[in-house]
Amino acid sequence: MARTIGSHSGKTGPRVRDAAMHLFAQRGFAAVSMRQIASEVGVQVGALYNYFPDKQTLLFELMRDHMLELLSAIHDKPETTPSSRLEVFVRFHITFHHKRPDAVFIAYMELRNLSPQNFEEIEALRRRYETVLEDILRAGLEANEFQVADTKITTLAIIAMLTGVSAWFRSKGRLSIADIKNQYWEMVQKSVFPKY
Amino acid sequence: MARTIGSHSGKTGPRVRDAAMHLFAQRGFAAVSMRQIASEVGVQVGALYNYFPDKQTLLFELMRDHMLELLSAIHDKPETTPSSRLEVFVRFHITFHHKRPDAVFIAYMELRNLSPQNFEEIEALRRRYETVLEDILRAGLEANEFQVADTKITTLAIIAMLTGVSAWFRSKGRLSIADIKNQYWEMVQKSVFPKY
DNA sequence: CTTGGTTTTGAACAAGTGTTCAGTTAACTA
DNA sequence: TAGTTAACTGAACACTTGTTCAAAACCAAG
Repeated sequence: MARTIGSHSGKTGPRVRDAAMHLFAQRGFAAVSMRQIASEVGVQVGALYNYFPDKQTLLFELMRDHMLELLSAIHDKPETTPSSRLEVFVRFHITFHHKRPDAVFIAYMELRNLSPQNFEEIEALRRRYETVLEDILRAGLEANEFQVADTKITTLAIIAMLTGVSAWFRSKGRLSIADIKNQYWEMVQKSVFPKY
Repeated sequence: MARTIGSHSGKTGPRVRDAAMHLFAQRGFAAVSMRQIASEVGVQVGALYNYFPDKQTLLFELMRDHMLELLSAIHDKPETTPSSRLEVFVRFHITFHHKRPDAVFIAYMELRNLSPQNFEEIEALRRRYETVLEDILRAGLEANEFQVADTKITTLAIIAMLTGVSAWFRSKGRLSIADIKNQYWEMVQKSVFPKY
């Protein structure tokens, strides 16, 4: 037996994914050609097809892996108070997304470039993530800790607000990521807590 | 003198813009070809170039016109209370964006497909809009009506939250646009008001 | 009905697209 | 070192891309 399947030096695959992630985030899926990705990696176009069957699948895998990482990284603890669960969620979301600006951008911008099947799969993962937050809000509502008119809408509003951070936050700016987390947590907290 | 300049039937131009707006919003600027736009209008590709010099300019004009409409539609009244100014802003933003889902989508998604010059111009318009909200927040802060840690961040957080509505709201859904406005206003209100 | 302009066609341009594959190179095992 | 196979090249495929332009079609005023 010579080389075993998968004994592949294991370098090109990840480098292709990294390059694609970067380029897709920067210029958009449709605006990036396979040749541009190949040239970024330092390889010919044909070589890319050793790592995925087509461009569509490459995009899909990047998005799916990101969503799976996100879902496996969030650890909600239903035994703690809704308020502390919410705080953990808010801080986690900002931290996680801040570390992966490219993946976040792609996950939110390139949905329409997915084939219908792939779209469904990504959407399902996203709904699972939203459910984590909605469960917290529902628990807080039942415990009379929160006051929200509609948990579904509040879920979407909070996630939109938090995800918006990566649209403008740059580490070199006036505020640290810790400042951001504190301020967003305060806003979220006030927006779901009872008025009086 | 025969036909005077601009006496042009005046139909094709707007129809081209409408078709482009729709297609760009649906599939993305880079994924839409000039031929697809032309075919939507029922005309040959070459004819499009009577209405703009190139594809880039078409995108830019769509975005610029949208931003100018937005800016001319918002009427902040600095003589009223910060709280009522904020409420007007929130309700206005949701209404305006709800009526133009395609333009909103393009304005937020296609920034990276603008040439550097065009990008700067659109960004400047966007900053002008953000300033309207930030001025309100600052006024509320000075009047001790609001309690926010940082007006800049709060501005961005609120706009992200509000703009997020058009990402999921469909008129056929469970809630009316009026419900949405009420709920978002309540959330925004609570998030900027003093705790006690 | 002619005249003079605007608007549109239809074809062409060079460059770029995603994808395939026979053939070469290189790395590992025995 | 030899044998085996994974990894990569380089060229080709059939199409699509944005843009240009001479010629035709069209329209309205004189």
